Amino acid sequence: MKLKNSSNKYYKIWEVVDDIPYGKVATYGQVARMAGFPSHARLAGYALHHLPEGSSFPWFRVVNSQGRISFPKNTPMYKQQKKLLEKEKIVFINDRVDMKKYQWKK
DNA sequence: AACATGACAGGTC
DNA sequence: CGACCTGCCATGT
Repeated sequence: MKLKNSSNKYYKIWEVVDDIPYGKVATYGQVARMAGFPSHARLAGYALHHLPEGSSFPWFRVVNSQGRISFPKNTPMYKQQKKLLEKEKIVFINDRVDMKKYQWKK
């Protein structure tokens, strides 16, 4: 992965993601805004896709604006993320989490 | 440089 | 609720 000059840009995003507390979730757009890149939700998604190796970031606490997991249903990643979230007492209803209840507010 | 793609979001119809 | 469309931006070919 390219983390030489772009690492700075992604760093803020990873930093924000790392701040999401247990049992809470944040949206890609929210993470981007908090990192200082308003309306750059895609960048957040891209940054997560290219996480540093061996990183133990709570990437699974990031879902899309609809409270849905941004992976096609029934893919390994989808299941893994859902499992990790449920382990934090987050409840899924129709493959979606209640953002009113679980969205992280800072 | 041009074009396509992607772990997005907000709006319209 | 779904099907599009538009704005965004980094990457890869």
